[in-house]
Amino acid sequence: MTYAKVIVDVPSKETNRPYDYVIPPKLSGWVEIGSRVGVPFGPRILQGFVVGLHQEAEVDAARIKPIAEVSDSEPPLTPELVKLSRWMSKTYLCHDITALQAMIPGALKAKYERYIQAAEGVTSPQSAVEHGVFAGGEMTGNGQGILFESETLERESILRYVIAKGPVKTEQLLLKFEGQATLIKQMLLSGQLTEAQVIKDRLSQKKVLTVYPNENKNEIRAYLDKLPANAKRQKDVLDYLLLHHEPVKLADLLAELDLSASTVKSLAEKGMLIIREADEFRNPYEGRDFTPTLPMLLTPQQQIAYDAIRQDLDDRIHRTYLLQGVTGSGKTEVYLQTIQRTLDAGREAIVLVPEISLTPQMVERFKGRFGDQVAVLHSRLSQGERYDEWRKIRAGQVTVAIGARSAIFAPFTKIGLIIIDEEHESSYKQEESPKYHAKRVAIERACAHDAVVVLGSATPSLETFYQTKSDLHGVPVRLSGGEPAIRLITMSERVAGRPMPEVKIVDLREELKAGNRSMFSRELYSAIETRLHKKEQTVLLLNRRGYSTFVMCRSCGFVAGCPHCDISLTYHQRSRNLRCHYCGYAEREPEVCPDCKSEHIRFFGTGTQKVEEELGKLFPGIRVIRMDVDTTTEKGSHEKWLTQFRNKEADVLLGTQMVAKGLDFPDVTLVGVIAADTVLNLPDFRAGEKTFQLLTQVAGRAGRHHLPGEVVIQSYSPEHYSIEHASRHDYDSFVMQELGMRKERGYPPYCRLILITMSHEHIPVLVQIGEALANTLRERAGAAREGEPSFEVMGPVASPIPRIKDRYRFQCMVKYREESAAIEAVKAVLASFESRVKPHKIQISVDVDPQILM
DNA sequence: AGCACGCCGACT
DNA sequence: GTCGGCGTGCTC
Repeated sequence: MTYAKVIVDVPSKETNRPYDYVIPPKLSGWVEIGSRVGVPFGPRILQGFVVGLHQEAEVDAARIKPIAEVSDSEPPLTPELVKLSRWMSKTYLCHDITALQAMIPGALKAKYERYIQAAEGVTSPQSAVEHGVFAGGEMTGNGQGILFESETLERESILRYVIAKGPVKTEQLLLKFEGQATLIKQMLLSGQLTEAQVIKDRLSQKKVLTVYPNENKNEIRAYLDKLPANAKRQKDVLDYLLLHHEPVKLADLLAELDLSASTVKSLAEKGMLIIREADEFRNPYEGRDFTPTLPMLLTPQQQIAYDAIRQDLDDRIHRTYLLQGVTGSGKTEVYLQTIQRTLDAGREAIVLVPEISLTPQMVERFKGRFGDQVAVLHSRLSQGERYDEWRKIRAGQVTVAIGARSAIFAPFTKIGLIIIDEEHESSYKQEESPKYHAKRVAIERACAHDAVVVLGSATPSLETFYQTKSDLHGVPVRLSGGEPAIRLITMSERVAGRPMPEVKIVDLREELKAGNRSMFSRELYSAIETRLHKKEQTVLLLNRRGYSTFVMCRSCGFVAGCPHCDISLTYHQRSRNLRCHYCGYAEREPEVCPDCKSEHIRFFGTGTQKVEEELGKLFPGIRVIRMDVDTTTEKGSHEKWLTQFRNKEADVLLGTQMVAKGLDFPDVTLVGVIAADTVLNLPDFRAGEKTFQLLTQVAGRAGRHHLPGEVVIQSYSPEHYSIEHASRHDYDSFVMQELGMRKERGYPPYCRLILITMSHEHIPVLVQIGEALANTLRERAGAAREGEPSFEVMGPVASPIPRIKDRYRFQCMVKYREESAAIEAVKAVLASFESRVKPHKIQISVDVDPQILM
């Protein structure tokens, strides 16, 4: 007998283990490691993943139930990914099911639906009596005649409804007969009604009604000519079809022309069009031509990088590289050619890019080189589109996957190369469970495939840079010795020897002293003016973080805050209301200060809108494209704005972080940073690093082509080392200084962190549990190794955001070194606290290697 | 996470 | 005397 070990879709501690199931004969051959299955679990059927096949079961054979169904013809996960999920749940302390589900597209996440229908043979209330199942009222011993009567009526009406409607979703039935839940339960118990449960994929293979115009345009024209003058609606439709002459969704057509379906139907009868169900249109890049690009001749530095990586690819050994290349040094071409080498050897490649820089330009370059060998995965795709791209990978129809963080789980089986571009980006860390870092996952996967990992960046994260050394500031990087974990390849020259742009730092304090209260310094003002004259373009960066649009009263200093979270509300111009980013609370924009009734309440935080306004005042007629969350939520809007800017339909591209990454416009010769220190003031030990990275990235947008570039950085703290080093494009000096600071203060990369956050409605409960938890951890730390503790525990302290959704938040920080048993200790201690935590409904979340310390 | 089983207060 | 409150405990 073969048994399957199944992880079921219940993310809780008690069920976080495999359950044994029998594989029934009819499913033999369909159940593999990685299969998605439906299994009976207690009273219901749940989705689960097969993580093992065994000849023997661990429990009494009598208790073991059979697998009910197999969801896919081919398992969505490979054995390698199943194994990886175990590693993830151990490394990041999450449930196995959470790790498994992170690896499949959202479309495959289970949706459970329950349906109620009348018992078999029951076709009317009378027949229910005949079937002898209508005795419930008397059986309960309810002697009250009147109540019995009304209950009978209710039963009849429910039964009639269910019989008429066929299977009804349980929740719908309960909604329809509100307050009759008990009765319905009784009817289920007595057998008049039966309930069935099904597992559905979140994605319904959606068929949509689609209008196909008559192929022959002339027939349409002929009909149009004969149309009576009062048939305006029909005329609208036909005009539309003549103009577009391609299939269109019926719903879209109706909305577009504001008409009812009957008009279209009558045209269908006349043979002018056909309405039928079609698979929803789902190739996001369908019909787009990608200009094929040929490999370019490599510069000497590119060649060195290529040769090193190629050697390991050919030898099929796992290694991790840090490809540190200044902006414009041509990292992408190295990626492309090493990928080519990988494909030539019959292996596959994964390319990760930050979501924000997964621009059409980027996709074009890969599609241009590798054509339909490329699958693209990013959040702008609909769930269905993403599922389709994912299926191409699983089916082996493509060999290159390019995408954001989760693309690291691309279900390839012969991975040769994994590239992580802009490896320093914090978006590679998932902030929800499983709180994995794509970089670590990449290295783990690469080990399993003997694949090469290439981390690319102009401004590598300190953690990565640190690992390219054997020791730094007198501290050995690896306690176990040996060569550095990551090999460093540097590309210090820009392609074609273009110089780095000149960077000027403007001290905004001096501007204020000189009487300039505008947000543009004189320097930046005249630089923009010059560009307008020369018809060159400008990119302006406004760092939104720390600059967000809160509301403050200038009379009394009142700041509008969320009543449920300790955070200020953000002003949204579009809806003219104030919203909380953490809990979604919204209120109307105040006209007077709620506190002192003053009218001097205003929206602070010069958002991009404010900058745009001021630009318009300073330079009448200036054409500005503004890119921020407000203007880029719509699908494809991102692309639209960039195309407009490329076509020189605007003089200035103004935006948040998203304008800093990866864009490449030939006529941009000026980059301005409105305020460089907004990030610096955040309570985050990485603030300096983030600032340096952002400034370096955005400076790299200027002068990438024949025209020389100029960068103006405005700041209130221009002497800060991260700003100074950035202005000189001097990563090495920055990194050494920053590392010195980290070592002194005991921060990564000299240690690693685990952030434990506890939340509860009442502070005293939190203080108590927090202290107890920290102390228990400290005891274990001391006990683990004699002399020096194996890890340190800080806190508990209130979290930087002390309250979210009416729950207070406290946190502890664990500092440890690679080889310590800190994670196991945290896991064990949390398990031992379970009995103290659960009854009080205290929530505890663990973040291993946190990127944000909130 | 559900859902059932199981022991104490407002009703007929 | 019952209905039903939600406190433990289990799910192959």
